[in-house]
Amino acid sequence: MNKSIYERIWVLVKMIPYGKVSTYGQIAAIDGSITPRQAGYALAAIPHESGIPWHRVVNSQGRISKRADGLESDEQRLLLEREGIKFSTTGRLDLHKYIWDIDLLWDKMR
DNA sequence: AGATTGACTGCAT
DNA sequence: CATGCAGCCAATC
Repeated sequence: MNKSIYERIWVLVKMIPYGKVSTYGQIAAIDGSITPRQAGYALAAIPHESGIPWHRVVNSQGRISKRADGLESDEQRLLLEREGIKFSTTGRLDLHKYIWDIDLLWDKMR
């Protein structure tokens, strides 16, 4: 059984530092061989008790993506706020401020 | 093997 | 700002 895309994603997500966030697109871009959809798909398979900071991954708009029933997304917001990340009244966070800039690679790409 | 689904993104309307 | 649509591709049925 070779390394699944899940494991590759999980390794990357675990590297996101405390108080920072990443996006599905960024994860996909770093990996280089998957698309944002695969990133989201891989994250969906992460067990809560796996120790992986899945809550530090949001979508490209700085918003928390809704899960199947939209209930658990509130939990993600609380976890992020607990790390000092502020949300606007519209429920968005400042990506430019909190994005996990890997050697500023992301800024260059944008 | 073909169709459907999804924690997405970017561009158009 | 909200919707819609195409592209994306592994997983699932």
